Amino acid sequence: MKLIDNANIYNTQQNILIAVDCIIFGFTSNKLKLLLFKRKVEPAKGSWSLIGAFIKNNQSIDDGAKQILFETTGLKDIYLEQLKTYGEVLRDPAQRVISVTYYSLTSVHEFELESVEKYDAHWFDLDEIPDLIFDHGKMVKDAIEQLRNKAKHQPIGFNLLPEFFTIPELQSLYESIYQRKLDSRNFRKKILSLDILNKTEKKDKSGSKKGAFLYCFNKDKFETLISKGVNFEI
Amino acid sequence: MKLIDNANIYNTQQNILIAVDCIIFGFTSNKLKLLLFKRKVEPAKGSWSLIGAFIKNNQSIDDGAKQILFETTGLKDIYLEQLKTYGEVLRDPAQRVISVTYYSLTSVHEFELESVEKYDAHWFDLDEIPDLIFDHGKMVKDAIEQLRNKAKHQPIGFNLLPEFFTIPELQSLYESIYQRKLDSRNFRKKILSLDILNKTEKKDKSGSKKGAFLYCFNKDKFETLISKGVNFEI
DNA sequence: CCAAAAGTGTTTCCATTACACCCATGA
DNA sequence: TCATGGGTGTAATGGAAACACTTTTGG
Repeated sequence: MKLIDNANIYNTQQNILIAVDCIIFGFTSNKLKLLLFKRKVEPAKGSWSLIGAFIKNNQSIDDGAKQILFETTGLKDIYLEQLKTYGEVLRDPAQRVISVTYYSLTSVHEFELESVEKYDAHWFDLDEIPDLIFDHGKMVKDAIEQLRNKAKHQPIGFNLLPEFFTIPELQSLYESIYQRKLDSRNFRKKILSLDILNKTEKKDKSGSKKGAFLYCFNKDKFETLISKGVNFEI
Repeated sequence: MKLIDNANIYNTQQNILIAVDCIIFGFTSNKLKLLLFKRKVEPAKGSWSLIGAFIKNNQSIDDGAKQILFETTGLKDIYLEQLKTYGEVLRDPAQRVISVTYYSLTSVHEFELESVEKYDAHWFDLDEIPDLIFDHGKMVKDAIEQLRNKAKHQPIGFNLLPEFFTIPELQSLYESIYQRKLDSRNFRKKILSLDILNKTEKKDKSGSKKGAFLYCFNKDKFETLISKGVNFEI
């Protein structure tokens, strides 16, 4: 039995909790990874799970998602989008909980690959995702699908890569989202035709002996482009 | 003060209500309409609003949406899809309520145009939507956008039209979704190339003196098509 | 007989795809 | 010098868009 002292103007008998869960994709070493946590509470304590938390009474759901992302990765102001709300009655066996999911794409620097381990978290390759609690497996599946769809209408790579990046890097990002190889000539043609990249004179030689030119992203042109609506099918 | 007697295993202090709101589009007389209700409770009693209800403790959110749709229109088993969840802290000035929205497309028969008036509801033309309570206007805007996107990847018309319909009828449905005129030759070509329509020998003469052939929709071929993934850009 | 909507084909254009070789360089 | 990944152009294909006239028939 529990006392609740807030106003209940609508006078409902509703007793449902609401949580957010975040599906966080990270791009590193030319691979797409997923961030998972070892759950710290019963039921299913110790199992792999998405990052989640209950919404606070004075916090919007968007802010709840941002906060949990920040607390667990240190990342702010990144591409974070609502995915779907999961509301089956028995999805959480302990108690009725409705979960609003968000997904996010971020670049993962080398040190972040390790640093999350402190939180009992781990970056998994997409093809090595372990069994997840409740309906979290379904959430991940839906998020991947959504990500692919999204990629068709927005050049998502730009929220994801470091300030300077090479075309082959961008290509391998798209390849890991789509899970297939792309033709480098066609990819380059398409990307450059959007006219949202600025070429620099510098080269990144970490990927090859010849080195690849570094580009950066022209924010103004990019804004114009998405406001007009892009078609970005690759 | 209120006593809640359900288990609170997670021991949160959360006090947030959760509701569904439905954005119901109806197609009739070659126009797309939106179903709105006069709100019956304070605050904003008497204002126009979407159809909504609080989720019951033992009801999934999908079922909650289906139920409210059935109760207010008598329609079952129709295209009903989750749109987005709205969770700003102050979106409902009375109490913290998070709303999961669903949208739906249905054909509206003549008698239904009138019959909803009993419930203090009304079908509005899309360009005559009145001011709505809270963030419902935003919900409608988002739903229209989603509807257009959806129409590009699924032949949505089939959940919407009566069993027998003419090609010009189908075309005007798409025209009202996209809010622009389509070329009748190209439209017909595209629709028929999908090979999901069965032509009948009957004609509907309500739209013209010549009359247009009635088609019905081949359910088997349709299922095959969406399972393979359709591109339906018009 | 005529107004009003239904029905029909062809051409143009553009975007996507497929495809193969040279370049630069560190080891 | 050679292995490795970076960088480039062109031809073929297919789908979308543009476009105008004939047919039917109730009034």
